[in-house]
Amino acid sequence: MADHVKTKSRKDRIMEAALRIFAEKTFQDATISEISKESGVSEATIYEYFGTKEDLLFAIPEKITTDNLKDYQLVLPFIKDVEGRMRAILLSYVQLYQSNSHYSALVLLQLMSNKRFRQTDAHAAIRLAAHGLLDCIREGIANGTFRKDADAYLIRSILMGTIEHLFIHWHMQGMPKREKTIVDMLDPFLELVLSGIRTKRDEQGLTLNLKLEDANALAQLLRLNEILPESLKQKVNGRKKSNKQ
Amino acid sequence: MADHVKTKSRKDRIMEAALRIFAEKTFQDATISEISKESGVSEATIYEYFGTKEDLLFAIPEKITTDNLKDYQLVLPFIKDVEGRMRAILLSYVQLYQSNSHYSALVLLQLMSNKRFRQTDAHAAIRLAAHGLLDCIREGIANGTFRKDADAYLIRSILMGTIEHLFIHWHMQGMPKREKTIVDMLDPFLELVLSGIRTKRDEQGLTLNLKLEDANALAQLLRLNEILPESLKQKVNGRKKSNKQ
Amino acid sequence: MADHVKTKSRKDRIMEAALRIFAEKTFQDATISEISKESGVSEATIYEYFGTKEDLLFAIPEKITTDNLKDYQLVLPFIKDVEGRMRAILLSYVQLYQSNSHYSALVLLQLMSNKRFRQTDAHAAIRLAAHGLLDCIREGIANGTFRKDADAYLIRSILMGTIEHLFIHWHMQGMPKREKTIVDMLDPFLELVLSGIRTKRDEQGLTLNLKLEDANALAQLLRLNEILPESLKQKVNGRKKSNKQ
Amino acid sequence: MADHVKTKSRKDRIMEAALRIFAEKTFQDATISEISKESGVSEATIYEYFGTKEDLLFAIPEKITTDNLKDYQLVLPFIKDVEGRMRAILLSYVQLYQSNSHYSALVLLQLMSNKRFRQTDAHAAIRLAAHGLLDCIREGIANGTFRKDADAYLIRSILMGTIEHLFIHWHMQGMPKREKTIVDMLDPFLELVLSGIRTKRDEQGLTLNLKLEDANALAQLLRLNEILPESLKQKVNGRKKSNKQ
DNA sequence: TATGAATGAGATTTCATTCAT
DNA sequence: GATGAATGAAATCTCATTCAT
Repeated sequence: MADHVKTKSRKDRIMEAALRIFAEKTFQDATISEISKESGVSEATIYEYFGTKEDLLFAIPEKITTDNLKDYQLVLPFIKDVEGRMRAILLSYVQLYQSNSHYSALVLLQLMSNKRFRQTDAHAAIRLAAHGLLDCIREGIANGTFRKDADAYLIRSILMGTIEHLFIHWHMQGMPKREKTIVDMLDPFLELVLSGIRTKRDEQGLTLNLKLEDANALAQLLRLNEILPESLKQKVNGRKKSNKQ
Repeated sequence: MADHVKTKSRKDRIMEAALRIFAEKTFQDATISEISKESGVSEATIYEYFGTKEDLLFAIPEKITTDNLKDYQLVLPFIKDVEGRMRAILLSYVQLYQSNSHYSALVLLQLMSNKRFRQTDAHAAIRLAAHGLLDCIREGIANGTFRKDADAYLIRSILMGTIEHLFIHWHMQGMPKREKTIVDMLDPFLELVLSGIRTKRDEQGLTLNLKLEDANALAQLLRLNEILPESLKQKVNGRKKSNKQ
Repeated sequence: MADHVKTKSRKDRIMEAALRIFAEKTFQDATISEISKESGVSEATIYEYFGTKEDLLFAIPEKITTDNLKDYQLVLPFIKDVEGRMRAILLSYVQLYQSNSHYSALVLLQLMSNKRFRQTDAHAAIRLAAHGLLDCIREGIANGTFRKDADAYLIRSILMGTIEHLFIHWHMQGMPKREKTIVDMLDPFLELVLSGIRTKRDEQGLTLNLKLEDANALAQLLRLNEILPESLKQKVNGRKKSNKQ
Repeated sequence: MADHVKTKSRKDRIMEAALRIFAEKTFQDATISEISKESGVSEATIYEYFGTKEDLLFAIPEKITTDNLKDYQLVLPFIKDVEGRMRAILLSYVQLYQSNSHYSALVLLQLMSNKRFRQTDAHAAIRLAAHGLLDCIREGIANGTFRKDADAYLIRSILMGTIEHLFIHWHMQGMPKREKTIVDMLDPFLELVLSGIRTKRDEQGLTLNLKLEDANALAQLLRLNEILPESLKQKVNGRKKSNKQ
């Protein structure tokens, strides 16, 4: 048992040191010698575990993504509505990047544009999230949640591209502490995008934008006539609440 | 003069060869020797013009951005409305990337995540566009074009991030020919984002989403009472039209 | 006993695997790791039996030569004539090389030119055959079988060198199957060499090469004079026979 | 011109140092670093001239063989008789090996058993000599110089194998000074082999081996009868001479 | 200005070998 | 006795860069 722990920690120690160093420098600028010193494991041993410097590089997202995938796939089946699933996907994505900044720096600044990485299992796992997102959007279009004329690929690109951009900027500016974290920005951002593609609930009906004075006049009128139908009552109340937010 | 031309073409030939090779391989994998062969200029001469391999790297976007900036700055002052200016900025940005794929590959896949590049004049020029965008958004918020609660930084990130993401994907997939180019996607994309932040003209009022039956009931009621105000009349008509689209 | 067998087979398995691999690659290119896999014995255990990679290398011909020497030394005392003993020595040599091609490849292509191997017991055993050959030749010279002016060292070099050359070529050409094996070539070869150094039975006399016409004239002359001595009569008859062959 | 000399000497200096070191150690044990020091040329420059350590290795016999080939091919056409041509081929071969002991050590102890070397131009040049020899033997068989039943391949193997063996032994014993050099041994050796395959000049006639007493008797008889034909007179005299040698 | 030639400075990688269990 | 795990010690090779002409 102690043996197992020791063995495990050896490999893990290498990967942790490598992640730190690859992220802070560059894959090319990082040296195995440095990783060896940082991890306290000899260079030869690093090559015992990872045949190549590049193998070591790719092993890192492989592990992190695999670990992360479990949690993510655990939660997802419980969420039935499309928007909720999209939010879940993006949240797990953003949370991982935010909680493990070395990892997000490595992936976003180096691996994403590495052609060999794109043929990796690790990248396949990352693509899984992107695919899930695309599926959600398509499902939403199919089931009437989203507008028929929405471009699923564009929407997905907006969602992923924006998040990646936010993280890349954050990294390139030295990861400053901010009032709003990127996680905090997720819901407003998602709301903005979704609001642009949601079918209005009354697509078949009519949308009225009223000045306050007109609205008041209308309300009074309706009240006077006591003819407000049930469905309309709810609508008016609901809107009032959401307006306050 | 002939001498000057020759000199200039020598330098340009180096930069053209370097752009191609840097973009197709990687800055690190590209060798001065290869650039020398490709450009027909000896290695030593390359060092005559560019003190360092990295200097050569940075000189490329420096030149391209500077050239591009002129056109862009020429047009911009003539566009007064905020959305038009935003569109102009993004369009020049997308057009450059699309027309010079080596350049966009180099910038998006390699330079954007290069810390030293971010201290370069070339990057400053790129930032200029991003700043211009941010200014537009802020101006739009200030002058009521956009909602007061819009997050200018987020909006800018959406705009830039999405475009970058689209280009990065395009490059990573081997730049496939597509029906819709990224330039083609710009307007729908921009409309989607802007629609999400435009002030509804009656932001102070109330929005009602009515089922057709309720709308009809309401309409009848109002007609009966003959109290429909002018402003409300227009709204009802306008909405009907836009609904048909 | 079972233990002994097991132990023995372990060591033998290592040596067998090593022989194959050393012969097919090179001592330098072969790795202990490969021998470990091929033999099914762990690397550390190989070092338990053989202190050094080179020790393992030298242990192989040591064992094979020792095994082979027994048979050879068994037969030799029973052959009394010099030429027969020489043939026996060369045959055992050639048969070993031919029957164990990995071994002959290893010895001829790698070990023969290895200076440290030349200080080995295994090489001493190989030298034994060479010495035996030299002794035979010297004995043959001394006892009149071979010409006094024969250069024993040269003769030995011819015998050994030719055989080695034939095997080396055979190996370097990928050991093609041939009509004549090298064993088959041994007797013609040996006859050719021996015929060159055998004392003519009349070494003290005179050799005449006669044209047929001259021979006939001589024969007639002798017959006319009836003075042909007995010894000459036999010679003439014997030669006639052998000429017909 | 001075420039040319300098350039040439650089490359040559590398090859000379490499030959010495490769021959004294082993290709594998020799290091570029050592060759660099010995030749006074930086390691990087060695790689400038020879792309690989192995390229350097093979370049050495390439050059030496090419140089040697010229002389050899110059002389050969002037020798018309088969045996003379064979002697010329072997002599040039032996002289080269003897005069350049580093080279013969390298070729015989290391390169001959190197499979990649056997695909080299240098080895092709070496094969040329071997081929020439085989051609001579075949020609000799065809034109009646050699016996019809001679095995050309075996003869060639005897010639080459013996010489190689003599040199290998000489090298493995530390190249001792000897009374007889290998060049000195060539003629007796060649005579021994050729005598074994020469057609007796009077193959059509008769060979008599006479005891001295019989020969004397015969001589007296012939003299008495005064019928010795001219051709027989020469034969007797010639034999007497050659017997004295 | 242009360049051929030379090199300094490392980094990756490979194994033979050791040692604790 | 057997072995899994760890590593010390080098050597090849690659380029960016310099310099003399």
